[in-house]
Amino acid sequence: MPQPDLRTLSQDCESCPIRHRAVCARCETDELVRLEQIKYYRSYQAGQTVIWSGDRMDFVASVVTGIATLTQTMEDGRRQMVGLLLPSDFVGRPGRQSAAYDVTAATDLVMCCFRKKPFEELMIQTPHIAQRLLEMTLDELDAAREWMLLLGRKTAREKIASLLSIIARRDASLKLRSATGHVTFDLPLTREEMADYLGLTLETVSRQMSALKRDGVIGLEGKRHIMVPDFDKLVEEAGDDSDGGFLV
Amino acid sequence: MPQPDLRTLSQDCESCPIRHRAVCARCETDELVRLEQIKYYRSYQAGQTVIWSGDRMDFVASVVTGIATLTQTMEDGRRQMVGLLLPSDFVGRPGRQSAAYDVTAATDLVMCCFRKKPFEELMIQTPHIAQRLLEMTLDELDAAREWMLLLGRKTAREKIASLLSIIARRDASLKLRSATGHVTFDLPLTREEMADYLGLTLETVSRQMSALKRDGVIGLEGKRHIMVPDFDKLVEEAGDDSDGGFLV
DNA sequence: GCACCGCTTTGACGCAGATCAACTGGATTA
DNA sequence: TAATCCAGTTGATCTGCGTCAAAGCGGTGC
Repeated sequence: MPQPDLRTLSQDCESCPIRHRAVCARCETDELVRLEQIKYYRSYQAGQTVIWSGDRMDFVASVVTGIATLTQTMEDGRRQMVGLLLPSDFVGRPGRQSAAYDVTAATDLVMCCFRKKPFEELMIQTPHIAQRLLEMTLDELDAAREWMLLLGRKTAREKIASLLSIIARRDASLKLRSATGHVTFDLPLTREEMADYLGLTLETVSRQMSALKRDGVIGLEGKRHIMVPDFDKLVEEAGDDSDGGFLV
Repeated sequence: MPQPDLRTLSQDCESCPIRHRAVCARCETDELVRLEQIKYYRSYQAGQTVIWSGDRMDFVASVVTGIATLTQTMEDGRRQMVGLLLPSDFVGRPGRQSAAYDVTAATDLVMCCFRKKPFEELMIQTPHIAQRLLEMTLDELDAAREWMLLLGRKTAREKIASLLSIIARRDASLKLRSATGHVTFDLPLTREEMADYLGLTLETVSRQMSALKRDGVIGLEGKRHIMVPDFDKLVEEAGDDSDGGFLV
């Protein structure tokens, strides 16, 4: 299994794919220079654990490419995913010494890391970073609350449709398209990971995927490639208010 | 039903009960003066709606006394509470024009409001406010994620025990005690509100309360007054990692 | 005093999703 | 070519919680 090749990634912030969405989005050129001095890249392969809950964590980071998951585990093994980290998302909390969740690479992953201490100092000096981090944290809080509605009140079918439409939207936004009409994308998660995200078992996920396929809401090619003939239909199945998705 | 009496509340920030926990916690005296110029108090009685989701919201606010709830509602009426706002908690989002959730007074409520525009300007000038807001938002995000685990993976009994232990802890912290051994407190929520918070029906809430009472985990005096003979036992029923509650 | 109202409790029953278990199909290894 | 493995599918059965319905209980007004 190939390591994501760091050499193909520019080390230069100006040409970074997440330059305008990540925690550095609002930085001026001179501020970027200072960030550049304390940053380093790390790559992980799919399935690898980035950090365990409770472990000492002396860096914070942005996801550059790939997808990571945040999960909580109970003593008896019940697991709940509490976050899905996409390119430009931020990992870690300034002012906290140890990780609160398990962080795992769902796909091959490249992260742009900052040692925590210098990052915290820089944050005090450059309000642009703190401002952007506040904005991103508020967005995550909104997303978490939307997820609470899903976990507490939606049916298994609605949960699956919700997850698929979120992934489809994000995928479209990465490709600079809008999610309407006919849409196709690859699932970055296994059935078990989907179950962990949705508060279901993997069997129920599988059954509901089959049901959505049988009903013509989605098509499956292999296990991971999804075709959606009518995106609005999928959104309707998700049971969301029709406004949903104003958050990119 | 009496309106909370604003006249008994000092208008003076220095003697405010939430001075050292709210969004203003880190402000210096001169910064407080500026906040004081743009603040005003509003009170609501129990059951009253503070704002509806989607409504234009031209203020942000801190809860001074009482408890408010944040809820989301689906078109068909399914409801999920996504936040419980306690004294010092912050309502509203700088940079957003309309409310994302319904905000309701669960008890009589007093809020310290700031018109949004001046508050946003002040936030740019005083990093102390933005810093504190970031810290509070990160705490809320952690709480939301803990709630995701509860909603996705806990049994009805564990959900009830979790909610009771959270309320007991908070109540103890307001009274400047620690939650250990024998503990008593009042429930600020109806059975239906508890159900909305826990992703259950009110009947299930009622049944599980009765079961916990039957098993001697809690005692009930009237409908709202809870006695917990052994707090550790309650926490055990909640199914949390034993470390739980490091967040005050 | 009684009727009414909102909140709560309790019971009977049904169902969505969990659990347990067998099987499939593609990829990897020998 | 078979052996193994792992993710996924499907089936049979079980159960925790939801749904529907009735009744209790404390407070308020007449």
